[in-house]
Amino acid sequence: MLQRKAKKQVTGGKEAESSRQALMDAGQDAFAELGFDGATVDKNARRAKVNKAMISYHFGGKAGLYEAILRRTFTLAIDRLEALQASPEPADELLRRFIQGFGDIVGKHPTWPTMMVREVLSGGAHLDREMLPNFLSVFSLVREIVNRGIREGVFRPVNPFLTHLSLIGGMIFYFATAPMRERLAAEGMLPMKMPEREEFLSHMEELAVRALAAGPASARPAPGAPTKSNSDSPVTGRS
Amino acid sequence: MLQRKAKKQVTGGKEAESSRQALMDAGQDAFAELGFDGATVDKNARRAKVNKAMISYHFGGKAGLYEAILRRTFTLAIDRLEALQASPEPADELLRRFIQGFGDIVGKHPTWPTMMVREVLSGGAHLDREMLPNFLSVFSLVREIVNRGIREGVFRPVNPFLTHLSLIGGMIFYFATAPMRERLAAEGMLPMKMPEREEFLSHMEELAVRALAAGPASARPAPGAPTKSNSDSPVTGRS
DNA sequence: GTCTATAGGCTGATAGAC
DNA sequence: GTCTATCAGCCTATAGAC
Repeated sequence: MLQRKAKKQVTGGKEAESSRQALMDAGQDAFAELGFDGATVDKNARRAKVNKAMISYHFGGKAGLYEAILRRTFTLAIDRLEALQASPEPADELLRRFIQGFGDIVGKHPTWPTMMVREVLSGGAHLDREMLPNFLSVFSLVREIVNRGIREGVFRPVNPFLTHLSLIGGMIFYFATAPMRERLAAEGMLPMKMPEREEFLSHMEELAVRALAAGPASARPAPGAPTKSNSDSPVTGRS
Repeated sequence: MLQRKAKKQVTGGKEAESSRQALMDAGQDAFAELGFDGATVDKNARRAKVNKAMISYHFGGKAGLYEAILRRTFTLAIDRLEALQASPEPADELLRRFIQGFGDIVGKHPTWPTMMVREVLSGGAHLDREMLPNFLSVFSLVREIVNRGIREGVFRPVNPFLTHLSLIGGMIFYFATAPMRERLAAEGMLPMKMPEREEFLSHMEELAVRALAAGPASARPAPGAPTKSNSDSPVTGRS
């Protein structure tokens, strides 16, 4: 297992940063920005203002540091979001809360989505079988909410898994592409104002709830009307 | 250590383009799977069954190969999608066609979305100023369609840029995460059947058109009703 | 155009002093 | 726990034979 945390307490996040913490904070940014292979232990240690030998000492190497960062972030997300599952609110309100909660986490850890995306793109190359359930539990929450909404009659009978993918995808993509938008804006190639995080989250809420709302179809129904592909509701995932 | 390889089937260097082409095909997969830093020229050349010195010869180095692949893909996407812009169809139909067209491209080049996402995550580190306009033209198409839909009254007055982000994000994310889903399915951790590409595209069509449809709000309007953030329509992009 | 051999740089890891 | 010095391996690129 991993070595237990040093005696430094990690409460609210003031100073008193152990070198362990500093390495994880710097590593989170570095891995997000450059990927596992692109980030080097040397620059990473320098960014954390810690000797690079400390990476092997504390984490057993570069891979261990990476894994520790992943683990920390999962814990955070699970703590923040999993309470929703037991909430008695109607499903559409839950969905709004999920989106806002997701935004909260990102507000505190802006590089989290990027790191997650990179991990997913590689097929979870750095996620061992022990950590996979954590990964799934965060990302299956949307499915559960959607399923509940369908049962409650608040949502139309969409495919929960596809809904999960498109919603999570839209959000993660938005946050993970912030560096690109900033570059484009800096080069004067994005003539519109950049949206604030809050604005995006509100937009996403509206988009999601409207897209899922039960009731008549849109103003102009699909010409080819693909009415056969929305029938996955019995599958609730793990339950 | 060296196993002697049977002489290349190439009959006297007639296929000047073939090694070039093979390197690009292999490189597209390798860069998508492992990223620019993770993919090595050596393995890449081996995958393409071409001598690795050919990479420098044809492309001037690893970075040149990468850039050539990006350029090729942009060309492809522009050819396939930009015709939509001049089409007289109503906006919601255009949006459906965009989604299907996007799916077509991915069907032919499955690793394209992954490579794009990686590029975007790095802030476009490998996109020089010459290639940025290509990048933007592909991705601004959604904005144009949304703007048109708003003018036509088919769509409600959403923020086109945010819509663009969430739609493109949802799609790219879906395709780029295929490796991850395959791994999870292989480990038996995804109890539901994996959706087919066609099914996802239909889902996305419905989601998008419904979410944007003009008309009354959803069954349960938002408690906090964020009715102030939808006002970006005048900005049409570059024109 | 293709291939071999090699140069030269950078990376991650660690032994051992403090 | 921290730091310096060092090493072995891998990586990209290229000179030069064919």
